[in-house]
Amino acid sequence: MARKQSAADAPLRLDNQICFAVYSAAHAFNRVYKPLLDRLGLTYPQYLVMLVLWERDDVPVKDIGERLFLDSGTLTPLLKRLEAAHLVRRTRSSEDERLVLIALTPQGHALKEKARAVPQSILAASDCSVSELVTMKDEIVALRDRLNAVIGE
Amino acid sequence: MARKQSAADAPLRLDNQICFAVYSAAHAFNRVYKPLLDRLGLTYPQYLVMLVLWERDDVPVKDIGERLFLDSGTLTPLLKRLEAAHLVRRTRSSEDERLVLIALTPQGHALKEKARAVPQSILAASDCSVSELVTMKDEIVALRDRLNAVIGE
DNA sequence: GACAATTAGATTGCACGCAATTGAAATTGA
DNA sequence: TCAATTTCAATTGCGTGCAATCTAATTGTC
Repeated sequence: MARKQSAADAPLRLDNQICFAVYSAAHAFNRVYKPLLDRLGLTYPQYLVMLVLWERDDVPVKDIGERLFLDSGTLTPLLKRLEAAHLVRRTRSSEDERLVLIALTPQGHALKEKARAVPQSILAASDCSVSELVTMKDEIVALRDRLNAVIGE
Repeated sequence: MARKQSAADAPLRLDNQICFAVYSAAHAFNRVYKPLLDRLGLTYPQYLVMLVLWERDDVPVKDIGERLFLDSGTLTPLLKRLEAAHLVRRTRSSEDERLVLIALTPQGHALKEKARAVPQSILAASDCSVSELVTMKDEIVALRDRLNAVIGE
């Protein structure tokens, strides 16, 4: 008896936690992205916001939040920093005064071209085939969506 | 031409980013853990530190950091909060005065029993078989380790 | 044994995340 | 119609993460 860990402790062992695998992988991604995004003058969450806006801009803060699963407490100051960097403009909608519409500036649009180098570097860093990554991505997204479904009871 | 997105934009599309899948899954986990950990009086990163200590305590801050991929800038204040909650004690090693050893208090040890309910709830929330989760975990850990390998050049 | 290099942890500053609250604007419903 | 409710964004407060810097302690080299 008295092995280094009892079998009853297995569910509490760090290396058995999928949440920690995901948590630590997210940080690893962040560290790989950092030097790439420094060249664009963006943080990782700011890069995600720019990805959303490069797909479609002139959208309310709320839409960005739903896309990224972030709320105004995170987005409002982040968007103000992007505005200070002259990448976006924030304007109240005239149709619905509650909405703040986020639009790209010319510089914001232009940054997309510089950003095209980023995914390539990440693919190389992951040292993995595209199809393997797509499969993993889909599995992780499915897990995330099941977790998010639980939160809404 | 002019489909809703050009094929050249695929690498920059949010839904094609594995990093965002991981990032958003980590936040989803955090939100599912929150109510469970509130009952233990822990945040999620504090829970991770406790998992490490429940495996082995009386270890230097550095060891905890290597295990969780966190540095002293994160751990020092976090450990001080755990100390303030009477879950750990921080003492300088007499053998090497540079080391601060983290030991569990009786309350810290006792909390492990209350924590056993957590992994069960998470498993239920993930709505997934254990073997599927183990496979995913191993794949994500392998990806994380490849990413971390790139960081050290 | 002196001294440069290294190591461990603490500190500072900045940027998230998120809960909770606030206030303005729009929607609803009796 | 107009009071109650809902929606959206902003704000506040707290706890991470992490880069950069600092101090004290230890190690390596001569």
